[in-house]
Amino acid sequence: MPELPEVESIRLGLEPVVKGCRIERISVNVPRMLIKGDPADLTGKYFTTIDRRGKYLQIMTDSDLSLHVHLRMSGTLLWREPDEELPDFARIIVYLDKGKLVFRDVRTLGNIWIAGRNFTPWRKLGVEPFSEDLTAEYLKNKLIKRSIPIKVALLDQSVIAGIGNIYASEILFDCGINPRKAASGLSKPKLNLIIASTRKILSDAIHHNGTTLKDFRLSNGRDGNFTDFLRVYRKLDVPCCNCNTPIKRIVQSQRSTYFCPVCQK
DNA sequence: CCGCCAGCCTGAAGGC
DNA sequence: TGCCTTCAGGCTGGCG
Repeated sequence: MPELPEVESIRLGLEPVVKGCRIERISVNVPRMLIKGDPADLTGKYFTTIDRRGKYLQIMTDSDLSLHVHLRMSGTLLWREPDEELPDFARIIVYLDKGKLVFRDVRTLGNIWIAGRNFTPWRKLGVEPFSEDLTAEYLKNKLIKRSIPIKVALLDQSVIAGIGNIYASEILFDCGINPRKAASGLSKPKLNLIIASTRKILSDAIHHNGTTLKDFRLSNGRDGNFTDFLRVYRKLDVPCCNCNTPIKRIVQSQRSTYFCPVCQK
């Protein structure tokens, strides 16, 4: 579910709410979602800021320990006032002095880690989309020996961190590149187009609080609004907004890809 | 090292 | 109504 814009929208909404809250206790209702650490170690600590790296969140405390979160497919973080009831599918609840931070996750694929500030739950993440380190030169070197299509490369978190299945299709439509094009064969000008579209689509999506298809909610319970601005994702047979050609769906690496066969040659 | 694919889970939706 | 299949925003581990 949540890709970079959704995770960033959660971060922006949640940070001012949880900052300064004291952790009373943590209830882990689905034990396998906790990968590392002991929740009891966070008791008495205060939340400070929230960082994001790719699709990972790190909720910092006034100690060295942090709460690291990955929402996977159907997770979200919700805020509840002390007198408010828990939502359905509340898998992990952080009871705070001023309210509750709830990890809601229908499919229970999400994970948390309780570990030091410098702990990284990811194996390897590529550059951030908005970092100046993301250049055509960087992509060229990363993709030179890859036989995969560009759509699959955009999903590879060790290339660029944060792009998921919705935005990979939207980005390639925006820059008019066919998702089946070999990643290694793209010229630097084409790579620069991809970089520009990546930044444009992701920042627009953040501006609209992300995309809600099914499970995603902002921390205040509301839906993301970028859903209304999707141009190809889940638009099978819908006329292309540029040329009226029906949007096509193909499967790449076991995931759906949507594109316009005319605009994306 | 690279690419492929099953597996992890639950619930909604569609076909019969 | 109910049963079965398919599909879903992500990532890991094992295999060739």
